[in-house]
Amino acid sequence: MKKSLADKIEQYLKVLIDRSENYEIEIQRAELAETFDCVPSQITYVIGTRFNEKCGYYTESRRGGKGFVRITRLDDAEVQAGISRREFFVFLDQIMAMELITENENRMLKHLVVSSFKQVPGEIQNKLFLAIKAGLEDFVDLS
Amino acid sequence: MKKSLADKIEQYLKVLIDRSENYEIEIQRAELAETFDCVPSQITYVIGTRFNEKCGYYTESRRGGKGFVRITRLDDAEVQAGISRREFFVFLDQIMAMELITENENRMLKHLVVSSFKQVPGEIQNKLFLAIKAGLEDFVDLS
DNA sequence: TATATAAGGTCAATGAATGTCAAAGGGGAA
DNA sequence: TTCCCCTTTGACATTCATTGACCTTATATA
Repeated sequence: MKKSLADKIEQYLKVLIDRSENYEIEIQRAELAETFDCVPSQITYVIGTRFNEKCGYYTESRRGGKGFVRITRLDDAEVQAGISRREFFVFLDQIMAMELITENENRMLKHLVVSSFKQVPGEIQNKLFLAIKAGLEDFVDLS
Repeated sequence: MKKSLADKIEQYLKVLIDRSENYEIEIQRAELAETFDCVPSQITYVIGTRFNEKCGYYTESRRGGKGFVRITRLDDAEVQAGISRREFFVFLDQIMAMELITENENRMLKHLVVSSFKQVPGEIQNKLFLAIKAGLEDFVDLS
């Protein structure tokens, strides 16, 4: 794969995180931009597309003097713990209230989840709830 | 039989895959089109007809600068999972034709299945397909 | 406290790739 | 010959990356 600049910056940051103590690094946006000879907003772009929560990262930042960007990789527990059935149902009700899905779709999904998940090991269930939630968010975006 | 251009491109790509490390190659659509002196969408056509999941291949791609198309030859287990999924999709299309679910519900379920099931071990996927199918039959009965 | 300086954030424009779709072309079987 | 199905083509759509002008916020200093 021909690596784009964004790919290279991504890789660079991931190496830094791997080598870090707590899977957490702090960078200076402008300085990193200098290193890669690009505009600072390029760094923002990489962080926004490759290090967002969906990708299993959490970021904080501060502006002004002594500013920084901190990137934290969520550990497996945080990423994979997922959400409970109750939380998932609440989510369904919410997006129904927002008219992103119909009442029938809401009922259908609940029914499927209840009737099908008995066959799935417990630890995978919550992961699936989370994945389905993400998939739904995706789907209603597209619609 | 006379070989069409599509056949030649297919053969060319399969040689590349055979020679590759992990049965996986990456190409640039426009570049390959140039090589064969054809329009880029011809490449898309070859990939769509000769390197789809039914044929035992999986493809990914990225648009924009430094974009690419990646073709992976699936192993037997992956092919099996793909078959059960296709059967499930056919089932969805059938009950949509019977107007038991809407077109939107059909699309939604397919989307959820592809986006969520990556996280689930192969053996469980088949069970889930059957369970969801049963759950759906149940649900449309109630409605 | 007021002002200057030093960060990071936002957004829209542009360019570079792939995707989609419908129409036209061509070859083989009946 | 005719018809059907697979190919081939091209116009247009969508997505991703890159850049730069301008905005917001925090700190340092007079």
